[in-house]
Amino acid sequence: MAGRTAFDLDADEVVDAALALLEEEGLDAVSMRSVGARLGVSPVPLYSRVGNKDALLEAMAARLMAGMAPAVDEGEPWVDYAVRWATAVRRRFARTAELRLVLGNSRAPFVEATRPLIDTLRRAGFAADEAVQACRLLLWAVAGFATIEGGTVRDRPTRGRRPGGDPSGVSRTEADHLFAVHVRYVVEGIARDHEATGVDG
Amino acid sequence: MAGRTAFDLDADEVVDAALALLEEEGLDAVSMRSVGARLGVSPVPLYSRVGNKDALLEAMAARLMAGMAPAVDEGEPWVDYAVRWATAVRRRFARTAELRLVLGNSRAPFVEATRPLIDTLRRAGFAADEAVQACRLLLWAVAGFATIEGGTVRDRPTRGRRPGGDPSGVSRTEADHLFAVHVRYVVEGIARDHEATGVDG
DNA sequence: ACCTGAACACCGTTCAAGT
DNA sequence: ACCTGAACACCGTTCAAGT
Repeated sequence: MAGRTAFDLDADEVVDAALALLEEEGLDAVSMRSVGARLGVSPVPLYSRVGNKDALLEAMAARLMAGMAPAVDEGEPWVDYAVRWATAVRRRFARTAELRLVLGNSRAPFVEATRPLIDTLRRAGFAADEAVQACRLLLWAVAGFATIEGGTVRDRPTRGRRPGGDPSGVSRTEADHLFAVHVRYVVEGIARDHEATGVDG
Repeated sequence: MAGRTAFDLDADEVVDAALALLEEEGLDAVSMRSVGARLGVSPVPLYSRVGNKDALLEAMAARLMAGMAPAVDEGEPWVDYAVRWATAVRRRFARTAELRLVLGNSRAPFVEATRPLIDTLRRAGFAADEAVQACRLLLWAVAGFATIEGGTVRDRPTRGRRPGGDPSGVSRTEADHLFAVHVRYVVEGIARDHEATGVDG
């Protein structure tokens, strides 16, 4: 088991190492060299496993976002599930403060997370395109919020930014409140538009 | 006038050069070396003018966002102004596709843009904290939207991303529609909450 | 075949040396 | 005083050389 070399090594292990580095030392510490070093390998073999650095970042994002959507309760009203879904997505973002940087690369992981919400809306009587639009709205709202939030509540020093010096920064509880209101507005809007169109059935 | 050296050179000129580089070649082309070179100067003098690269990015963001808020019409209902304001903020973002990266650094420019909206809400009878919350909601909603939008509608190749290959990507007109609905939901939500509290007067 | 070390063309930042 | 060139400690990526 100590006989591990670069010859066995798959993409998952590379992503594991990169995520460990992200968690322990932040995104700046994730480089092809540092990931290789953590695996006891030169940077070169990583290219055959994950492509290049952009692709590695995408794979990290995909792993962090996998299974993001909460399970659907059977008789749960769609409004409740939508709020739970939005909250879960936001929380997954919050877990990794610097994810907003990872995020720049692909939104594919979000699409996967979207399916259970779409299904729930369809079961609630939304037309296909109506459900897609509602889901997109909520996804963009939450992802956007989380992205901004990630920038506002920064915990890594970045040299010379004194805490509380940014007047647009909000506290954790203010952000929580802002998020709750925001999601409520969007969900209520979706509900009202839905009622206005689907009076039959 | 050809006798320009590094000895006269102020922060504004540095920011000018950096923005020109941003517009012409993208954010990756903006480095302390490249900005210096465009000014015919070594990278060293830039440090006494703008601090460091983070500070330069902040200054660029501030310049791009300056005067972002549209002028207030006298008798205009606050709802109309709020929508105009949101639209203007979004447009300012869209102008610089990679601004979302510049954005990571400071939200101070947004705070400045916020004032006319706050004033309009106050004149419409919003309490101080109510106006601040409404404004924050709209700001976060729009900034978040624009950030995601900037990542989705990418025009720079980034090696190996085929156009239309990202299923979460939406077309320009879809994004426009999404934005309009999103802003409407938030503004309507603000209006309803306001009516619910401020029945007197 | 698939690794490693060295190399290329870059970074941000600092420092000794010049004028 | 304030510049420049060189340096330091990094990048992502590629390539010749080794096994």
